[in-house]
Amino acid sequence: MVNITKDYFSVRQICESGQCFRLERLDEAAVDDKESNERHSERYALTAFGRYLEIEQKQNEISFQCTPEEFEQVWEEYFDLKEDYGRIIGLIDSADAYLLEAASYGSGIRILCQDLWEMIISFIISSQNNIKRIRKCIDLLCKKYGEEKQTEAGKHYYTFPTPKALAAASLEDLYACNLGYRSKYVQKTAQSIVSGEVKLDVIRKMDYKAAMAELCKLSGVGYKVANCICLFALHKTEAFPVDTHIDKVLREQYPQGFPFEKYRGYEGTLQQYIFYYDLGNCETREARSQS
DNA sequence: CATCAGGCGAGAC
DNA sequence: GTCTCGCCTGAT
Repeated sequence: MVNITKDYFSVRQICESGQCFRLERLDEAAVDDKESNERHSERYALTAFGRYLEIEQKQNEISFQCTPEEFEQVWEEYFDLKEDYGRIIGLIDSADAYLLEAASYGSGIRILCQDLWEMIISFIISSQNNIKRIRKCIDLLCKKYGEEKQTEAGKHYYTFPTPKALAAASLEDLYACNLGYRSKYVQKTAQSIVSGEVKLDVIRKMDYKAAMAELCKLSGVGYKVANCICLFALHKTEAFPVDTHIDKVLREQYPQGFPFEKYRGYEGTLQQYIFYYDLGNCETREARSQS
């Protein structure tokens, strides 16, 4: 068990921000109970890099259920704990009310350092899809093609499938995982990696521009998906993925163009604040229209 | 019934 | 190079 105190860190916001599809809330019911919220803590489970980690957070106190060695070697980097997000938020133009509000709303978000292969497949699946179904697809893929493991506490979990496992999958079986027309992209991409046509280790050493070009060689990976992979796996924080949400916000809030030149190297971090804020606004609208 | 969800690939021009 | 269209599937 590792306990830390950290500001600008919210597991809930990281979970909801849709950059990681294998981080899930364990105590959904308790969180919804507003009466017990005064001293409540939230519990989450994460599967990444072949490991399973449970996390508990109460305000700015977070406990990771792992050894100090594992925390230092794996999770500290994974959650980007050495970066000062307060400083990044401080860079925002004080005249930009929208961006300030978005950053304030999602101030606990961090740009995770996730596995390259997992992000490639995850974001191929994300295209023209919603977060709930993306999670379901990935869950099915892991159960069907991942390796079953269990923790010392006896908790069973599935690792993310290897390129080899997915390259060998039939289109029929991939459709059964609810991937739809993305099935052929996943199969082709897995085959490109297994054949060595595109090399993950080489991409890891590339700069942003070169990595983008290489990733775009993969089937199902276009400019938007490649940017997501650069941001969430390669930690290229200059990557600025433009999806339907971001496109809408840029048109509505920045008709003269987003001031990228003010935020060199932090474009992707700001993109996440904007995305998460707009996602939240959409959900609020839906909730209102239902009542 | 149509439209949309963190787009992409293929084909037309 | 830019534009258009079709695409699995579930939710609204």
